[in-house]
Amino acid sequence: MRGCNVLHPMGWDAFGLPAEQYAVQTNVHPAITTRKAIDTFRAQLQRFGLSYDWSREFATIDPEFHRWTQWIWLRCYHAWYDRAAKKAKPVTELVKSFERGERMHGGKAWAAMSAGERRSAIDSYRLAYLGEQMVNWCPRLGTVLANEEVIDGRSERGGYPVTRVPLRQWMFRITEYAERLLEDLKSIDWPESTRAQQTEWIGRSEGAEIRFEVNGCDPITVFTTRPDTLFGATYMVLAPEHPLVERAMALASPAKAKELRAYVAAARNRADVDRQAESKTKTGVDTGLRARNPATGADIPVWVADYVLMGYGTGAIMAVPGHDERDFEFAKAFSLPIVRVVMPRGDAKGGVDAANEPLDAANEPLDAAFSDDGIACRSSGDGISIDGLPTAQAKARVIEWVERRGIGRGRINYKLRDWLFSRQRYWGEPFPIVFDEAGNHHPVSESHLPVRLPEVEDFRPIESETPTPPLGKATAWVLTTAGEAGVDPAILPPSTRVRRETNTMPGWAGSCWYYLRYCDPRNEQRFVGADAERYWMQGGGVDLYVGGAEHAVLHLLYARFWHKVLYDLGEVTTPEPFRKLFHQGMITSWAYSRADRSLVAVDQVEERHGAFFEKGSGEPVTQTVAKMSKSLRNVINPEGVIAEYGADTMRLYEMAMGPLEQSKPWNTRDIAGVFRFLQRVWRLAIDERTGELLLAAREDPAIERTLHRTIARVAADTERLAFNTAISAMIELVNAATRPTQMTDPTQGGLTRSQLERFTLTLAPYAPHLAEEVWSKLGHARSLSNEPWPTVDPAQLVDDEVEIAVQVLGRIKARMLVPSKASAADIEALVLADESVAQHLAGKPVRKVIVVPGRMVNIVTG
RNA sequence: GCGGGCGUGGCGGAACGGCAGACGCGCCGGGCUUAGAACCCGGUGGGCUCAACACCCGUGCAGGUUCAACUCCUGUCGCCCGCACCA
Repeated sequence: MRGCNVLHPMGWDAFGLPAEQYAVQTNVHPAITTRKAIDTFRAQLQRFGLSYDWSREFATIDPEFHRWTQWIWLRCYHAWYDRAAKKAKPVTELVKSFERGERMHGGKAWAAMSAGERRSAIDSYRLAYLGEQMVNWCPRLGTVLANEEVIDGRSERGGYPVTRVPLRQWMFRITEYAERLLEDLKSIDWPESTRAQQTEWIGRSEGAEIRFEVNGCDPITVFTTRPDTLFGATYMVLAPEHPLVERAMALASPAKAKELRAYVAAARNRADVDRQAESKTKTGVDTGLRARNPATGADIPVWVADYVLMGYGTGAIMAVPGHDERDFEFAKAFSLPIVRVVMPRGDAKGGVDAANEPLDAANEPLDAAFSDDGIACRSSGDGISIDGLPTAQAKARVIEWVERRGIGRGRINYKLRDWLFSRQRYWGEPFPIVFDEAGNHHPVSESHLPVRLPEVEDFRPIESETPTPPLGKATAWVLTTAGEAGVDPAILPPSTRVRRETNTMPGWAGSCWYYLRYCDPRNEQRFVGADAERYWMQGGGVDLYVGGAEHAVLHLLYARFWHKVLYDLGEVTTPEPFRKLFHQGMITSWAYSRADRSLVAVDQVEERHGAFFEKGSGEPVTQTVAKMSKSLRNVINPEGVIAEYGADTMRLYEMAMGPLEQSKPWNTRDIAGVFRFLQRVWRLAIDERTGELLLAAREDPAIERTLHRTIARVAADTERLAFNTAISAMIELVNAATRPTQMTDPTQGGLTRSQLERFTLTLAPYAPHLAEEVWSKLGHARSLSNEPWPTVDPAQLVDDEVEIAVQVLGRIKARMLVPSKASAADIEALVLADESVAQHLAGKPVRKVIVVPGRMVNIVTG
């Protein structure tokens, strides 16, 4: 209607855990349950009349779709991140740079490497790589999970405990993109909260890496954001999983080794949930190792404690109890020395004595860690002094010093970890990869995609304490030959016996790029045609993406990452997938809460004299808002509403409830309001007795003006997604134009043909079914969706006269009609000449008159 | 603890720094009806008042900026969401 070509598709993200769990529960194959669920859901959606382009529909489980999901994964497998160029490139270029001698691996030149060494050199660069590391293992779900899928030590889905186990898994090198994922957040029109969540998740922090020498052992490298406190590092801490802990056990006395072993085992066996629950009490064991503080030269103890996490930084810290709360607590608990090396700014009168003679205050014991910025003190040593320097400068100076000494460097660290992409589940995209008998992986060639899931009877997860993919049971599929699997004969002879990868991709895979497929869903040559991609994605990606806020660090981060890889490889033309993101609010429902804030199901509550009581106990309860849930029995079924009131009422009610982004409680009672409005629209247009059109004989100029205003308001409000106020505007118009029921001459009042046509077009995006019906009654054979949006005459938006408020000292004292074109000076003269205004001035002198033309006048008296 | 957001009638909610409460629900009164439903008309923030006029108070609370503050600033309380021993 506004001349834009709109892509409004719908499809189904159908691989993944929820679908598989349902299948396991019902013991029906997920291929069947998902197809059935899709059919049900599609039928439901179609009843809303949402104008989806169903010709573009697909599901992520379609082989024609997941073929390209696998293809994109292969592109990542064949790509590496060139840090110098800050972009992904094909592995072939990496090989060339090795061959040219521009690059070494493990200190070895390409020419000097064996085939195996070359292979592992390249593998260590791939964007999709097989990584051996500690992963989140969820026994209840029977699979490992990505960091983003673990919340407070429990699985995001289901809330089951998660433990850490070492495992070899397919990973994505998303960490290489940390800086760009962070930086480009600034360029997109996304909700502040979501950008903040991604920023926090990426977790950039600036600091330094510093190496500490250790007696009889490899040095320990730590990451710190406060290199300026190096002189205050009085001990060190290793994470229980740190490799040096093993070494410490070997060096320690048998008793000490036993103690260490017990501590490490206890830390490992505790699920992350417990580790957090007991978080505030610090535990740890002295390893017996002694490190040297490179700044002070002092020997300091090395402890192992679970408050240091292996997954962040280097898994080891220099502890500065004077200036870090956690280290302070630990030092207190184990009586380790605490020294002050930073003074609060205000205390350092005239600066701290540079000659290693701190002010008296610097010697006073700290009763709490001082972790703010301040002025360095007691920080002079071998070739460095930062005494008297403010924190920022002190940091820079220390970094300079460690770099000069060759014991460290400035470093930026991120919380973001590489993305674990393997799942030990049946219902996911198979990886297009096989292993030869030596355990080396080889890609399936692109021409042999898709790799289809084998049809199995038994898709149930294998009960096990260790991750075991159920696909392993499909031995006929797993054990095959290179030729059968589709490995390029140039890589492996076709008769080579190979084993297929039995892990599958997580549910996020398909949703990482589905929006691109919508541009060109039937393309058999490419994942998306270049022209279609350019046409629809121009302007910085998907123009408007409406979706829930719960995907902030999952889908929305993963999709950005895939998109950036595709962008680097020249497959798409925009650096970001979604230009504008909008989170719709949740529709909540009423529930009731007891005095202790526990919730009561709606059917357990009765109303008496406007107050609510719990049935049975008779205890008073208060009405509250809660998520819809089966247990509270407050779930609203849209089908029922549509059956009773129709789809237009349903749509209109949801839009009229309030701002789109807000969560709002469903109030069945309120549906009557929009239903009445639609009935009034119908009666305004149609004589209910005859079913004939009902048109006004003459155009009422006031109604005409209101109509222009309504069209303008609806257009503007729709544009800014303020559907609730657009509907209000239409209600106002219809109320103004409605004839009283008892009016004998139906040609009085109402709208003329032209007016009714324009109003019908205005209503159409909101109540399409009703609007189409009225449109056809108006004698049009074709759908109004092809009609242009009605035009607005700007002249009709202004009245000849407007009522303005007259204030005296900010309080409204009178209202006056003035010509709308009157200038500020004219209005001032008119107002001051008015008798009733003069009364309110009560003879006081006028000091100042503020005129806001068309709105109000404020008279300030002396 | 840190980050993001939100507090307006009985309820959902309107309001470029410029007439607080649009619109809807509910409620009250009236019309139509034997009666009810539906429909139509009018009223509806609180106080004061028999009532009207007038006046006063009102956007979580306390201050501030401004001729003017729901809107901007500072502090504070409450609620929701996210993160959380990240060195």
